[in-house]
Amino acid sequence: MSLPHAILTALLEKPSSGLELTRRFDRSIGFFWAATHQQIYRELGKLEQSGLIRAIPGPPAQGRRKEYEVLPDGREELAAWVARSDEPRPLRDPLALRLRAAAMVGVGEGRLGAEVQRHLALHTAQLAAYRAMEQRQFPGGRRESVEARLQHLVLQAGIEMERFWTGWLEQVEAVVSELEAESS
Amino acid sequence: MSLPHAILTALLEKPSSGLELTRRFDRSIGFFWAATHQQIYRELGKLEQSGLIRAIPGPPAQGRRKEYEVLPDGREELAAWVARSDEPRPLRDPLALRLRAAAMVGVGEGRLGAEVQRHLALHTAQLAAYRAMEQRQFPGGRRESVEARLQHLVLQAGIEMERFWTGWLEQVEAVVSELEAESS
DNA sequence: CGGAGCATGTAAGCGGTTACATGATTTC
DNA sequence: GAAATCATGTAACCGCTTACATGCTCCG
Repeated sequence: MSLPHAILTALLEKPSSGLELTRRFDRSIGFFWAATHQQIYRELGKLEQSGLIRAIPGPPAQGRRKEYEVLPDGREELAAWVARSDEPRPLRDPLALRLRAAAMVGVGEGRLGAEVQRHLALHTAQLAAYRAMEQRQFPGGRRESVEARLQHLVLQAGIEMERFWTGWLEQVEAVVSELEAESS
Repeated sequence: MSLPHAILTALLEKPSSGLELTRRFDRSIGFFWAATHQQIYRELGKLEQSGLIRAIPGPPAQGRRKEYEVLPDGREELAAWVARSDEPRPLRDPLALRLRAAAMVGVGEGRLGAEVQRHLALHTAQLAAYRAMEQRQFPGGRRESVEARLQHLVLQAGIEMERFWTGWLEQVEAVVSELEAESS
């Protein structure tokens, strides 16, 4: 039940239309809870029906865009959710699984090595993107507000997570390419 | 579509009954692809029907346990899967979401701090468990076989992942407890 | 005015979770 | 022989993914 709360958070940060939300999910919140536009529209409908958000009546709409904002009940629900407790979600990583499978059936003709390199490139790019975001949003030096410090922590999670991936994938790459050389 | 392949891998490592598989998932493979016994029994049924595994006829069963083993087609399917390509799964972490939400609605009366500490304890315990496994399964010094090196890499992923979590959660704990002190 | 793309949806299907069911074996 | 627990399932639900649908606006 995290998606509705992710949306409430995003709407508190800035009232938005469905499409805007989708874009912002792709750019920031989605790094920790991805969502497609279909999910978002559906969830916006539910949240509106429950009286947690509402469509801003204001200007009769440019095009057909509906802007939503959080109602007091929504803010309350979100505060209650923050205080709740959850088990950490079990990790799910097919690539690690592939390595274990490869231990049983062999690394297949360079395909696995290529896949590892592809993932390494993806995570390297993501790491660079996060670091750029950090430079832009949290230029060091001056004291950060409470909100900024919390948001910075979340971004740091992204950075350190990607550092973990790139570091590990480099190790994997070394071992796999060595094994591929042996088996040829 | 990773669960069937996780099961094939586990069965190649050692033919097992449904319950045994469930236990082994809890202990090792499940760290990278969790599964409940319901999923496993269902999937075993499908795999048997597709002719990728079979119930070992052997001893008419102690109790009612059915042991499964991988058939040649199953091994082939797994090898093909290893060579396949997959996008990395998007991360989903409610705790990071909670921090961002807290930036909007405030850290609530120590509840969030307690949750952070609870997660820190869980990840610390998991880290210790992985390290113990590493000591036991990969005692340094002697040269490792191909299979062992790959399996070691997977375990190292677990270790480094938990190191990431504990490191990050310690940072979070420091910030959150400071904020809670301020707001009281 | 016709085509590109913007913006908001609907529908079907699938994997995973939770709750319940059933028989067989072991333990007291 | 009753209770616990082992072992294998079935059923319902729910969130997420994928594919498709619809109307509107902007631009050449």
